[in-house]
Amino acid sequence: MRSFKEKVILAVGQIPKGRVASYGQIAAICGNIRAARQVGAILKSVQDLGSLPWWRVLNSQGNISIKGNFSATKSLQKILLEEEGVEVTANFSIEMEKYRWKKK
DNA sequence: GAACTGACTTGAT
DNA sequence: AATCAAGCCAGTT
Repeated sequence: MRSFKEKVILAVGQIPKGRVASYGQIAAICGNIRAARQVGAILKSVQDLGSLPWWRVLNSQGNISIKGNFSATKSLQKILLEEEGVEVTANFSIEMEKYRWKKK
């Protein structure tokens, strides 16, 4: 039985470049939208910056919701998204309807 | 194995 | 629009 954690990692890995998904969306793909919190917790613990596009995951409002407003991680996420062509406003908000990932 | 934790979401103030 | 409160549940301790 594959753990929820593994499913999350796989799902996040499927997000194409230049698109974003919400924690809830990832959780839904993994079988349980209510486990959205775990998605964040997992991304935090994985620390696999090279192979896992964790920065393409945002909250349902289309915002970066990392704990702590001025954390280096939060700033990094903004930069990484912009590198892919996703517009991120100064207050870390994103146009979800425009960039939301639609799984085939 | 019980208790604690939280990078979420939603609905009510 | 901005805050608050309460569900929810896998991972961690």
